[in-house]
Amino acid sequence: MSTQTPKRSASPAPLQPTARATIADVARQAGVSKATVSRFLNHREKLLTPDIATRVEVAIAALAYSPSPMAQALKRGRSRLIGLVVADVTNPFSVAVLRGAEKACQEAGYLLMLFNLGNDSRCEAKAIEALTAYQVEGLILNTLGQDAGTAAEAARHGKPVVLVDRRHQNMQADFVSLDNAGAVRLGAQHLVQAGYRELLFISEPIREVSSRMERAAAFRSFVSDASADVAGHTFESPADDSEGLDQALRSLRQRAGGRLPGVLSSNAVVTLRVVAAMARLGWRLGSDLGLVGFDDTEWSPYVGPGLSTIAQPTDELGRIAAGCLIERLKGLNLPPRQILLSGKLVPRGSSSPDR
Amino acid sequence: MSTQTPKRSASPAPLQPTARATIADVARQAGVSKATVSRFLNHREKLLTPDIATRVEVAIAALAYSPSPMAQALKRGRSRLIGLVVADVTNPFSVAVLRGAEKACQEAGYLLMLFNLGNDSRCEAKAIEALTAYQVEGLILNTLGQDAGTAAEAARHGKPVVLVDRRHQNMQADFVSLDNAGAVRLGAQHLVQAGYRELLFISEPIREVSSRMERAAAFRSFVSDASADVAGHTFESPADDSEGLDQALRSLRQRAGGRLPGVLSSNAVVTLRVVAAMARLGWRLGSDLGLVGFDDTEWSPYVGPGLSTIAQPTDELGRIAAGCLIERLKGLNLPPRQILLSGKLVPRGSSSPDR
DNA sequence: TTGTAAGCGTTATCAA
DNA sequence: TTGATAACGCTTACAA
Repeated sequence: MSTQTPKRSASPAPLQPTARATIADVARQAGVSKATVSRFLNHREKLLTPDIATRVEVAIAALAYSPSPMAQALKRGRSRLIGLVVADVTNPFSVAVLRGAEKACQEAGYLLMLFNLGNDSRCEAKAIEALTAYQVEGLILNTLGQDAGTAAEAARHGKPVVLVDRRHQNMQADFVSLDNAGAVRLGAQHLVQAGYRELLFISEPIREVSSRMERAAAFRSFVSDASADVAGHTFESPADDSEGLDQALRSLRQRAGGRLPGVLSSNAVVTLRVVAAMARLGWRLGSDLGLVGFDDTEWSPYVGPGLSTIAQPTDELGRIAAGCLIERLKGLNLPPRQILLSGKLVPRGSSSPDR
Repeated sequence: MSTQTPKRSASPAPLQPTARATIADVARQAGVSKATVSRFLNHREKLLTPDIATRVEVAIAALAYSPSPMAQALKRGRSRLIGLVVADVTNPFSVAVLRGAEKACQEAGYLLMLFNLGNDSRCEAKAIEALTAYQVEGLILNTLGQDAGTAAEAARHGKPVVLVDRRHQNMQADFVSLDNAGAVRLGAQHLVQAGYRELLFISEPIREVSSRMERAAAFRSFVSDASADVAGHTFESPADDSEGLDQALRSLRQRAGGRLPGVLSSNAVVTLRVVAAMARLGWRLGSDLGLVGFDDTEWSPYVGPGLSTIAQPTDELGRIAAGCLIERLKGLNLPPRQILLSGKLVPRGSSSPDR
């Protein structure tokens, strides 16, 4: 009847570990050619005799057939896969982005292939490599962005890329991020208005990471624009140097003299370090030192007198990032966009001097 | 020379968006057949004339060729892909498992396809469906486990499955989890030894979730085995009912009379709820109420007087889960295993009456 | 030891 | 409108 050789018996109710039905199975069951089944699937209503259409439909239902995305990918070059590279799944920010992105992808019918760098930027190239090998149609990158060549690599493969939170030098790609400058101003302004005058911006070691650089720069420019009685410095705090942090805080308080010292911390991890230092020093948040930190977390309200934070629209960031990518996949062809979302100040006890 | 038609010109240094080199490209470049290249890749040293081998090797390097996993999957039926279904990426426990699993997979050369349920158990079947469609070789499931049929579905596809933290009824699969009974005992015992006598176990609504049931049962049996002056109840706290939680805590204290009341909370989310309630009630952790919570987090030390916790070896759990799966994929054929890891008590101020 | 050719599950281009 | 057939990039009998 057809040259296509039967491979599996078309037993109706398979009980044991059974392979998925293929398009050939469906074709046989419906008494048509594979091409017809494929047409039914892809071009639906066009070019199909009602009779044949229903026969195919029935066969598909009977065999619980669904096409193999692998085979489709091989043939069409489109895999319905999106690669997500995350600097560190442990970082709540990354997770939030992940969540938003995953949701958007799911809704658009894409599946996510995940690669976690574990903060090891040397994996960056490997990650992109592995992901593109699997024919992902595009990449969402939340990486250190240090290895300039790697993302370019992806672009060279002609795949759309969207960068989240961290820019890559010379990268032609959509970029989705918090409005760092605005957010820093929001936090610093709040500290000043609350009465803190001697400020310190504490960041993880900046190391060319774009978001860290932007925040530090914004802080400096805030200080230089502020009224004369406001002073400010910046400090980079490595993970393993609590001694250095303590020292920095002591100096801060010394510089402050009679005025109130305030800290702006660049993310939740640093915030926690500052909180730990406060405990070591025996100081109290709010009265001895004002604190506003980037990233609002579910535990922020319950640490000390409540931590004042700058909340990032993390979910939004992830969703928009995925959205940008999906638009590109649908054929949108614009020059690289830059989408900046505003942070929101959440004032709590840690920036209230009279507690 | 061969019947295989040339497709791309073998230009040495492609600059524009360029397709990956294929095995045919390599074959042509090396002047051998595709089969030879394939053999070089898969059987390495065997059956290969040194001369030819180096020619192939050079060609591969020159073209930066790496085989398409998609095509390999199609041919071999092995995709080097592992599916991970997570109940809720927002849950720190899930994230930790994710992290451990991802690492183990990476090391074993597998890539992770992620599906997040967002706590919607109705997606469970869809998730497994989508993942198996992509020929994942196995599944790691950290789901609600309510939908009995879904995992069985996977098993029917003949794919190995490992369950993390939550069992499924009637599921023949490896199971990796905290030793809930032991962990509950650890926490409850600690409360009792610290002097708390009237105990309350607070859980999210249990709803047939196996880990919640096990913890509640273990708590009850601890209480009934304990000395006569120790009493205990359990309470299920839904997300939106802070009033009910406050009431439960007031009742607890009432029951306690002159004795000290203590709470054992079933995870970090609940712990945070209890902390919030304490703030509302104006009670102090430790002195007014003892608290030990499941899940040690990076913020546990800094909430109130420090939260006493039962730390789960989350990384370990994820790694072992992935490990189990990979063993199965390598052909291990044992009856379903059950791997229980011990929790570790981390005592802090919240379970110290004299603070 | 190497090459030829078939086939994995699709889709697309032809004829019919 | 439908069907045969040739790819997609790879692996693997089977021939040579």
